[in-house]
Amino acid sequence: MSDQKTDRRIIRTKRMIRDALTDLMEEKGLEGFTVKDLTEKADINRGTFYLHYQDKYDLLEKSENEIIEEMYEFLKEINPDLINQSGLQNEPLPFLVNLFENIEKNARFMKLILGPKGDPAFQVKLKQFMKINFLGKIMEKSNNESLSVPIEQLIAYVTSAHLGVIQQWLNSGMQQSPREMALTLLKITFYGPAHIAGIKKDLNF
Amino acid sequence: MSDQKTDRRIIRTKRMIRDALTDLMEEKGLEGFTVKDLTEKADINRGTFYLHYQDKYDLLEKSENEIIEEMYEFLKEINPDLINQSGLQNEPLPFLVNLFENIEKNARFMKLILGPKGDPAFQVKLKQFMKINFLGKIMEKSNNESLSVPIEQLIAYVTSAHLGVIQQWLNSGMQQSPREMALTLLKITFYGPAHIAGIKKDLNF
DNA sequence: CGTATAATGGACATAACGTTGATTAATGAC
DNA sequence: GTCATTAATCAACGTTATGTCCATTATACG
Repeated sequence: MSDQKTDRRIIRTKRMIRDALTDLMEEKGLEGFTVKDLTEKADINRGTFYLHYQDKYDLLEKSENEIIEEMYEFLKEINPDLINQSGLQNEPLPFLVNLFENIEKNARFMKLILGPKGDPAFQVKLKQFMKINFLGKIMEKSNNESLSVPIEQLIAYVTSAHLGVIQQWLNSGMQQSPREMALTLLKITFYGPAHIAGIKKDLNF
Repeated sequence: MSDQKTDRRIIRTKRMIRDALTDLMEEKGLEGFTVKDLTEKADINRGTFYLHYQDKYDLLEKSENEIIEEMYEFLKEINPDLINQSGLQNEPLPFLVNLFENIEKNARFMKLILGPKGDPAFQVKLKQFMKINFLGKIMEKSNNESLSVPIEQLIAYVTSAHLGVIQQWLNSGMQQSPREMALTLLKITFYGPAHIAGIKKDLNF
């Protein structure tokens, strides 16, 4: 007997459901449609949906997790050192380029899910992903003397900043290449936003 | 006859509904409860709810907008210069302190609505608020020569970073005072995340 | 006190939900 | 190509939530 994961009927059904999900999220946002709408758009029986997912939110979460998983596999492929935590913490560029390439691959869905009608939980997942896989490691290898800010706050600052730029990129039509975006983020993070903006004024702390 | 906005019955009903909203969002998240749950918790008739709000999302949006409005009024009070766009762009500190004080005032609701089960649209509103009222102005007064990054990306970076630190602050029990938080954000933004983390390495762009 | 109106209680039709069982159709293994 | 397996369909079910309605009661305000 065939594996559940390779049965063409299942693959096809799931693909149609997810395509319909993207369409409907684009049209009306996550709360704007019902399971019935979804199965009609996907052109499958409503009961079939419940054969694979518990509800709308279960579908969404599984779709999200697959994307994160996909990103992780892709990252591991390019950077096998990732498992053994050595090296490469010094070289965030390839990580960032990979990240943007992955996002670009799923651009339509990513834009929706990271948008104002998307899923805030996915933002958390994506920040967590960046933290674990590179941003956290980079920020943590600090000379503790100079670190006058709690590490968790610093990480929150950087991961959220990155997420925000990703969102801005998606919403403005992805004009720049993944590499350009990665370089931009590195520049701001290393030189500092104020310096990039050309603000010289000293702060009177 | 009395004004609709000052009738004690209306005030009371709305207050009970919003208290119940906070409770239920805390317990089950926005999608985890129904209007019936809400009105039972608020101890009012279900029909009464529809006298004031169209549905759950209408309630949420109106609650959000009132908070933003409240913040704006508070900011204007402290900084009347805000209307005429002069001065004070150089002094972001009081703006940030005010912001954190306002968030602290509505801490319970803010934590929920900015959390993983909250409303992503509110994040957009809050970033917009920061952009319009101070962060945008600060970032825009750049010497254009040194600005090698599109201004919109820079603003996205900074506003999102600020939002992320606010979220982290709310989720870790608000250990620091509004003033401490404001200073932390200024430090990171002006010196740069990498510098704060003590990373010296030059980038090979 | 008297008027205005907010809130209640009950009912209604409509729609979505999640599940079930019998049936049909497609798949993969041999 | 046959056959056993199982995915998908179809129709139906009870349950629950939705949004609206109206007659009635209770409260607020002048």
